[in-house]
Amino acid sequence: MKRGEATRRTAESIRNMIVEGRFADGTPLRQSKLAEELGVSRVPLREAFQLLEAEGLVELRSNRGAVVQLPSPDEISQLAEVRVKIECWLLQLAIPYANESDFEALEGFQKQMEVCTDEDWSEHNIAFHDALLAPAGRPYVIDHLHSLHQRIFKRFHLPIISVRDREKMTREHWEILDLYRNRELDAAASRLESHILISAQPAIDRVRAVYGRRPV
Amino acid sequence: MKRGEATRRTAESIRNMIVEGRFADGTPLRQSKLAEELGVSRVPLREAFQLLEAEGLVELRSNRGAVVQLPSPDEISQLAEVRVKIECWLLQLAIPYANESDFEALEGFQKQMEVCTDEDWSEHNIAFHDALLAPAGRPYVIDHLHSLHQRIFKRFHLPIISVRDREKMTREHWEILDLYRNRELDAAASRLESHILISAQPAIDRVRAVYGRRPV
DNA sequence: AGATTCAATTTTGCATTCAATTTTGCAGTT
DNA sequence: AACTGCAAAATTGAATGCAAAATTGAATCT
Repeated sequence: MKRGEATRRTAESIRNMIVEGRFADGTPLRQSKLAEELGVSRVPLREAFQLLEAEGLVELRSNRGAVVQLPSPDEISQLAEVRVKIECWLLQLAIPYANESDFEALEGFQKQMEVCTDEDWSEHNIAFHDALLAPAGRPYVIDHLHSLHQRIFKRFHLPIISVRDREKMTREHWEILDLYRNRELDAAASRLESHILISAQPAIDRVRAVYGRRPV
Repeated sequence: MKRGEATRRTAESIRNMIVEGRFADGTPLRQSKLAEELGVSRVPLREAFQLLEAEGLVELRSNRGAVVQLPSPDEISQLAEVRVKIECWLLQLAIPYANESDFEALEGFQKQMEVCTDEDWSEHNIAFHDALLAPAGRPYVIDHLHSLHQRIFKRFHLPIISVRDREKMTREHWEILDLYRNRELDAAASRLESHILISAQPAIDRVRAVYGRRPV
């Protein structure tokens, strides 16, 4: 799971630089210069490039190094649509199989989420969504959703989610859970759809803010 | 797009070893040994590991190297289901926007596919599917489908697709194209669904053949 | 002036070397 | 015999060096 320490730190630094809009789209990232600037050698730097490529933040070309690939607002919103389609499908599959202990587990996640720190909020949120979909019996689809979620959110560590937004999300979770308990397939799916689209909006706004802007 | 030559070759070699069932699930891949065996140094080997990790064939752990992670039949079939959901959704979005020139382009791809070599068949196949979905105006969703397709198929380079299968696929494409032209949304989607599920079957069979088998 | 060729410079990719971390094997003890 | 502690071996992670490829720029030609 964990990576080489230098590689990890380096990837994070470059990720931050990119999502802060420090580079224009297509800027080549020179190895020696960046390595010196970040105080590491070129080997972990190149490995960091590969991580960032998997995240879609840079593109690697043979003998030509890494160039910045800024995410676009359209990309984020289209991926959010994909997430909607998959999660709503799984939700409708899951509801008929959900039993009382599933409901209790979901309530437990909700209560934890209401008292956790901002740091942990995101992963508790994911745990709730996972638990909603788990009865569908499609663990690999849930794994796939995780990678989709990362692609939507993790590229720009959204600063700190506002208390207002947290409360709103939590309220929506409770609403979805109610419909889920009553096995109202369509209503639950529809509620989940708008929940996902709304939650993606901050990421879209953030990308729009840096996309196409001149680098500092 | 392209990678360092040694890195690329090394990744391909290891990928082949894994998909041929040479290692049991969880086998650690030792750097020095493999590097010597493949005639490269450890730097491109480690970079190859990262590529394979992105493909889901190995898992990397800090200071503990790479361990083999065999795909399971369930994973392949569940990812194929995801592909069905996304493609059918896009298809229904696309049909209302498709025009005469889209139809002609699709016919062109079909005719090319009937005469191309086995080597090129897969990418022509992808081009046809892309063209079906393109009018939906969701390029990033199509990109996402590409990565899904790779995860389903590219991990085991299926040896050579049989002439029988090729003909079957081509026939199904023509059928889908007919319904597409007549703008029969549900029928086209339903035909596409079974087409995708059927086409994933060889990959599933292949994985089932090596999964859980003792390494040679 | 604009395009083209070719050498100088820059930059990447890989091998080698060095350092840090983990695992292994063996005493010694209970 | 099983468990703990510690040192040696094995293994990974990172830095440096060097050859190959690409980029740059100046000189030449049209």
